[in-house]
Amino acid sequence: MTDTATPIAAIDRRPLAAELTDRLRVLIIEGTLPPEAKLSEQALCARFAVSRTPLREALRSLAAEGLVVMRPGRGAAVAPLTLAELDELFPVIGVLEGLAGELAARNITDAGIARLRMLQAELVAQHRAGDLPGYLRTNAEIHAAIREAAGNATLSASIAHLDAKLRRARCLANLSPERWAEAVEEHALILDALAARDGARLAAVLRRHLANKGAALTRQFRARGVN
Amino acid sequence: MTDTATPIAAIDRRPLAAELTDRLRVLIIEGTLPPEAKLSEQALCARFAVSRTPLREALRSLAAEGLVVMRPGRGAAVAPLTLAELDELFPVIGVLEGLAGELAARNITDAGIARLRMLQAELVAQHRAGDLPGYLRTNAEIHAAIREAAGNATLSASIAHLDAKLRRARCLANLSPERWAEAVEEHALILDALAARDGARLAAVLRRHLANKGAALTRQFRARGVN
DNA sequence: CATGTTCTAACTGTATACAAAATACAGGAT
DNA sequence: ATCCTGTATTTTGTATACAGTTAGAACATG
Repeated sequence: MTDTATPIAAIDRRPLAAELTDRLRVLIIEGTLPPEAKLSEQALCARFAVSRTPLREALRSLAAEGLVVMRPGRGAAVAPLTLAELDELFPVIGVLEGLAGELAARNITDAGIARLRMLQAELVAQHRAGDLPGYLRTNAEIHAAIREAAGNATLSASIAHLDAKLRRARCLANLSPERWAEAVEEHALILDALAARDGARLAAVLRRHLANKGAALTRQFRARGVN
Repeated sequence: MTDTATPIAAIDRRPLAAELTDRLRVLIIEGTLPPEAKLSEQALCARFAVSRTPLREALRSLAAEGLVVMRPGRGAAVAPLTLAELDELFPVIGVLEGLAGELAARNITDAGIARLRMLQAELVAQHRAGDLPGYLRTNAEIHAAIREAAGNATLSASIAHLDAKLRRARCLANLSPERWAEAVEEHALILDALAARDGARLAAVLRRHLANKGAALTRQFRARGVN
């Protein structure tokens, strides 16, 4: 009998709106579409070669995520990036990541800890080598691993939601050498607390980690006279 | 000079999609559209007497909120309500409300505390009178007042987002007399901590308050053999 | 010169039309 | 009787068309 059960390639039949949402999100986060940029439907339709219907649905999704603002009758625009909003953002992500750490400390396996040790070694090496893109990737992987170990999809979704805004800010700023070194040290503390399975300590460390990250970012924006 | 500044009737120029989003949200939260109900575009269009375009945009907004799921090619449906998701929900709202309490303890004015004392008295009276709708309203007002005193719009939005799911669960369940009495007592502790401006204690109390609320709700769903 | 007005062009909000896919159902084969 | 298969119907995904509003420029006016 021929094998008809095993799927070969799983044909990708995503709606255009979903694809547009993802692409626009990247453009906004990476700053190609800067804050306050007007999102003319006509221009975007031409750019992506689609009609207005799926494009509008994509814009509405991004509006629900807070990356786009829609003013009735005046069209959509990339959400502004204000210092006030950044200041608000980091405490919130802080407690959420803190909760993720707390849960992860309870649930993580020895294999999970081993993997994080490996990632931490990578992080240190990349810092020493001055490999910023690699560092950012590993950094994201570490936090993702903690969230995954927490085993709470609702929590992960909430963080991802806010993290989009954070990443946008980070893409528009740049990491100072001092803050970079400090962050690496903080990651060592994170790993320590996790290895000790000390949830309370891990939560506190993560919360402070996020607070410091936020302070560094807002300081930079403020110095640059932004907003 | 004629008075052009004072608005007469504030002409309602909201887009249909926004209105539809709000109405559908209520129908979902209140259980009129129960979990897993298929959301046929045609049927909803007839019901609201609008075309498919604004309706689809509304569905997409609700999908981003997590109240609706969209399966490509198969249409939209009210998001299922699972015990697993409820279990995940309450710890997250707990830390967020906890943070709100922490910030509120720092920022709240004496007038704000006085207002909360009044609301607390109302709450107790409504409990004693067995006025459940009134109680739920006052309860919501209290938590809203705390969030407002926290002065963090991002935090408020995050909580509101998750609270929609919580309210849906609560609408589908019902409050037991024991849990009701317990909740009233917990609210007294909340007010105490806030009046003392003890942020750490308030955060802990709020977190436990949410955890207890969650335990009571999930216990009920479990007993009912749901999900 | 500043202010207000009118007209035009462009754009958004909504409805409808068309194409492709999914579901439902009937008929036939095993 | 059960399962498969082909067809019809319904429904979704996308494009286009139309109406109303907004923004901007040219123009008139105090």
